[in-house]
Amino acid sequence: MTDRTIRLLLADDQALVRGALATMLGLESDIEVVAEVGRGDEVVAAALGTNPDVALLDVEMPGLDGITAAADLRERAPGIRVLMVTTFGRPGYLRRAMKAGVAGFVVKDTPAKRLAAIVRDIDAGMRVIDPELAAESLASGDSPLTERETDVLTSAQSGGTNADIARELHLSEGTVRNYLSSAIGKTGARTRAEAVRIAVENGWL
Amino acid sequence: MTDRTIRLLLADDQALVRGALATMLGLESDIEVVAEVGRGDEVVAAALGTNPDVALLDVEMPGLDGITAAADLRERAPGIRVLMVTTFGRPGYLRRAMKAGVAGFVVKDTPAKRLAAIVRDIDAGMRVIDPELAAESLASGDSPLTERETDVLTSAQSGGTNADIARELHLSEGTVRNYLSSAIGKTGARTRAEAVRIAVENGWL
DNA sequence: ACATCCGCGTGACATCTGTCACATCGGTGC
DNA sequence: GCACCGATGTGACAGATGTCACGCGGATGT
Repeated sequence: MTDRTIRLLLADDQALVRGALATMLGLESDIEVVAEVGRGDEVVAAALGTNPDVALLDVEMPGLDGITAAADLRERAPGIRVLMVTTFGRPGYLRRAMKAGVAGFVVKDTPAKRLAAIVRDIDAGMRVIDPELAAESLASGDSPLTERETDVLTSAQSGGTNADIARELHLSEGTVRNYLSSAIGKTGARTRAEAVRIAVENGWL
Repeated sequence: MTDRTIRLLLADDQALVRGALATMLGLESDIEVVAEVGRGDEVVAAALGTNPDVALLDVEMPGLDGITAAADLRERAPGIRVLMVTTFGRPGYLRRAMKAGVAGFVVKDTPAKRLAAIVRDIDAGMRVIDPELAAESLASGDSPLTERETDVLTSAQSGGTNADIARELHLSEGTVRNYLSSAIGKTGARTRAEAVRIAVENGWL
């Protein structure tokens, strides 16, 4: 602990943000950015190749979302401690990230000055969870939707008709109507579009 | 141009990103970050108070969007050159930003290393436009929607019924149906939800 | 064993949505 | 002045959507 360097892996799809974070954290004498990736599906390979202590992962990434990447990391390289960073403070994200075994979860509203300290805390074995989001997550509870309801809502996001959704999921149109109806009921919405919005805002999709 | 310092104003709602950008750009010997704000409606006041040469504005901000802030800036402090930076490369954003008189427009996928050079170019009087986005913008053309159609689609985003939209905009339900129908036609969509998605993706809302 | 839940389906019904034709009124362009 | 367009409205109609009741089979829990 005295003067070991923390090896850090950075994953964020926005090159500008990734580079700026790398530069900023690289200024800290006890942090070394050993890998930078822009896609979720590059995280595991980069981690295995560079052996970081901490992985800072964005949730929204092409290829593979950060939460799934975190779960993969836990399996393939369990020693690496994961800090999730996200633009959107959605309760469901936090919940799923915790299930994936992450050590920390903060939103991008966090003051930049504090990030290095958080990385150190994570490295030291602490858990760092955004308190506001934690409260929201407790309040909103887990997703009430079944797997199929989730599938149907996800497919409904693009704005297609029941027939489109049925085709995409290989279901009958009536079944799609039933799942949508129950999803609308569970979300307290009045239309499918509202149900989709609510589910997205809660991070259930 | 020999060794003048470029005074820079930074506006981005995500504190982490804003701080990281400030740190990174502040490392450049010829750039000085003189103001940092997290809301669009704080841009003009900060600019008037700190007299920057270049303003780096995010499009998505609470209070006031970056494009409108840029237009305000043009009016109140026409000497300041504006560089828009955005997460979402939407053709309509670029188009509207150009109308607002910005000097540059880049997406957050831009390599971080290049940002300082872009800021210098902007300060030197050049225009810097993301070429890919420029092509898309030319291809997709201006919004085909009338003002009212835009209003109705915007209101439809939240997933309410025709009655909800009618109430919100003080229109009859039939009129809402007519506008939606024509918006659906113009966007080439088959449902209102699809029309909303297409309009959002093009930056028409 | 029995209840419960989920996945999947059908059929019926009321309501909502999307389209079309048509009408009025106020601008704008030529 | 006249044509055109956008904002607004009405009425009618076909098709989509949302709800409900009900069915079946499989998994899970007590």
